[in-house]
Formats: sequence, C-alpha cells, structure tokens
Amino acid sequence: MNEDFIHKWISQVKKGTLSFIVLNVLKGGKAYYGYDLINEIKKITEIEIAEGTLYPLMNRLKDDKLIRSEWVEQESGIPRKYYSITPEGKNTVSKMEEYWHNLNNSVLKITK
Amino acid sequence: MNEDFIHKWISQVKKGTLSFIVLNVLKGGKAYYGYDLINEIKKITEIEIAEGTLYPLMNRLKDDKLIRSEWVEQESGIPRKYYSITPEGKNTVSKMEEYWHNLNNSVLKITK
DNA sequence: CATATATACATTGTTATACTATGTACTTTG
DNA sequence: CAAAGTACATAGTATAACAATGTATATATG
Repeated sequence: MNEDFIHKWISQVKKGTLSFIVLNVLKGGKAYYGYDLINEIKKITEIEIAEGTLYPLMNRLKDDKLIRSEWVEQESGIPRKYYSITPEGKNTVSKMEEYWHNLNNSVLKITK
Repeated sequence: MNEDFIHKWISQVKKGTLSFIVLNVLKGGKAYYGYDLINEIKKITEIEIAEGTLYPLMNRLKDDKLIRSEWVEQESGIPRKYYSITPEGKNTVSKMEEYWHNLNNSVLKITK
C-alpha cells in the first residue's frame, strides 16, 4: 500500500519543520520545558513530536546558540529544564519564516 | 555563523518537499525527463535540485510505483528517460497535498 | 581545432535528523 | 499497589539531500 509511502513521507517533511515550529513557539519570549513543548505543539498544530525527537533537537538548537536552557527545581516532582530563545534565535527564525513563505508560495503555484 | 544553520535547515526542509514538488509537476500527465525536470522546477519555484538528488529520487518514486519511466531515443544526442505519473501517484499526491495544506495552516497559526 | 560549456544519466560517500525502543525517576489516581 | 502520567535522556536505525565524481554526446568560442 502507499499508506507506507505517505507515512515515511510525513516523517521526512517533519525534518526541518520541527525546529522551525519549536523556534516559533519560543519566539514570543516565554520559556517552555520539553514535555510542555510537546503538548503545546500537539494542541496548536496536531503535530506529534516524539520525545526521542525533541530532546536531541533542543540540544542541537542550544549548541547552535539559538536557544538557552535553565534547570528549574519544582516544589514537587522532577526538575524541569526551561528553554528560551536567544537574540540569534529570533534572527534565525525570521530568516526561516521568509524561506518557508517562499516555499509555500512555490508549492501553491505548482499544485494548482 | 548561523548562515550555516540556515543552509543545513533548508536542506532538511527539502527532504520530503522535493518528492512532493516532482509529483506535482508530473500530476498534469505530461512526461518529463530528469534534466528537464530540474530546470522546470528551478524556473517555476527557484528551488535548485542537484542531479545527485533527483536521479535517486526518481528511482525511489518508480520503486514505489508512483511514476513510470521510458527511454526515448533522440535524433541527436543522448537518449532521454521520460517519467510520467501513475494512477497510484496521482492518488498519493492528493493525500500529500492535504497534509501539506494542514501543515502550512499550523505553521501560519504558530508564526503569527 | 581544441577547449569550454551545456545536455543527460548515474553512483558513492557523507551528513543530518526523525523515530522506535529503552531507561531512569518521581507523582497521581483508580 | 499497580498503572498511568510527568519529565528527562540516549542508542540504534532508516531515510534523503548533497557534493563529488564519472560517462558520453553536442555545440559554441576563441
């Protein structure tokens, strides 16, 4: 069946898209912790990010200095690592937005 | 610099996007050969597909029976391999379109 | 006429990233 | 007290874009 093809295709489309989405959520300046981000993104976009995808992704973004992180102790339960965007991250996300916009316009041109 | 980040990001975004674009070009029923596809897509979308990307991509699409190919001898020059879409390809591309549309709506929601 | 450029297909090796599976550890709920 | 939820993390696998390289023909240019 080509169900399988579609499934694999969606996984490929997510490559790149996820970092863009995460940076956009953080863009406003509010800090999020990982588990929260997954749920927030699922709520807004219906896109499900596996934990095994998100945590390495956040580390990559941090290595590239687009976000920073900070451990915050909780009154009860496990400490949370809060992520927030850096100035360089904001700068980068606006360039990404521009590319995405052009890409979608191209796709619209070609799909109709 | 984050020029490098953007560059790598664009390469990742193309994963999945390129197969979608190629199938959309073929969707109308007209047959294209590889070299022609690259130029056609560059002209319409400004997206540059490397030859080392396109030919393996076309083989994958063929393996998945979304397209078929046919060698056509030329009066002069190198024979061309013409690709055309299959019914299954048309079916698949419309599912892809649906997903893409939803994805872009999600992104729009999150970027504003 | 030799060389560069364009046409046309193809493969190999490298790199990046999503996902599954698995693991740790604490808390809440039935 | 077991199950489900919260919260972080890593290892291994699969996939795909791209650079580099190779083959071969045709045409333009100095």
